[in-house]
Amino acid sequence: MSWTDERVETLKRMWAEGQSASQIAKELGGVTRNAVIGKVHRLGLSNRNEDGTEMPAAPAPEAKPAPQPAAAAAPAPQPKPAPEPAPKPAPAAAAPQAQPAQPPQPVNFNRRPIVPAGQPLPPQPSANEISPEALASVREVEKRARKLTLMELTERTCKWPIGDPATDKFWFCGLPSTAGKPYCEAHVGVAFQPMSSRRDRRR
DNA sequence: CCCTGATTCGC
DNA sequence: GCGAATCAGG
Repeated sequence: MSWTDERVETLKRMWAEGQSASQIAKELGGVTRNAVIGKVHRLGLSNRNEDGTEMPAAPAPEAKPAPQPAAAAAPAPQPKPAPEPAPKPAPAAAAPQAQPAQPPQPVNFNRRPIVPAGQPLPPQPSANEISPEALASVREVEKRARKLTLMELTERTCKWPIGDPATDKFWFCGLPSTAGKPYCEAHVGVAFQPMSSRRDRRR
């Protein structure tokens, strides 16, 4: 395979979109990610940084969840879910149809969940506010989601559901997930909210 | 271990 | 110019 204008064009486009070298290589076919990276450098479009443009436009959405919820006294119940953590969006590649009539946004941190009693619910990422940053990051990420189907999910792809399961406008994020976790960086940010910092007297 | 991009250097 | 091997990092 050679770098035809067309292939280079695809490379540029995808790279600009923030696709990883491996994904681009896979798309082009006949080349390895090394080839892609090498070409990217030769084209001089590796680090397009100078005009102060943000660099975190790449697939590295360093989502900054909400690390400072003044958990002073409380030992920040950093969600250390064992095998299968099932936060709010209960996507789980096994049962994607938990809440049928759910609108596009899987992040339905609304309605206080029907909690049994005044249980000191754990890390429950329920009715709290996701940091604007994390939310923005999520929106960004979801635009470039790989839109995988249930069967395409692997142990290391983000399993965050996007869209309405009742329609064909539904898919899974699919971006590389964080080691061990079921979601990508951005989605982990909204999925595992430590605790509410919101005096939910909301009503 | 999985994955990223960055660099080197023989071809 | 090309890209495998290697490096450095998450």
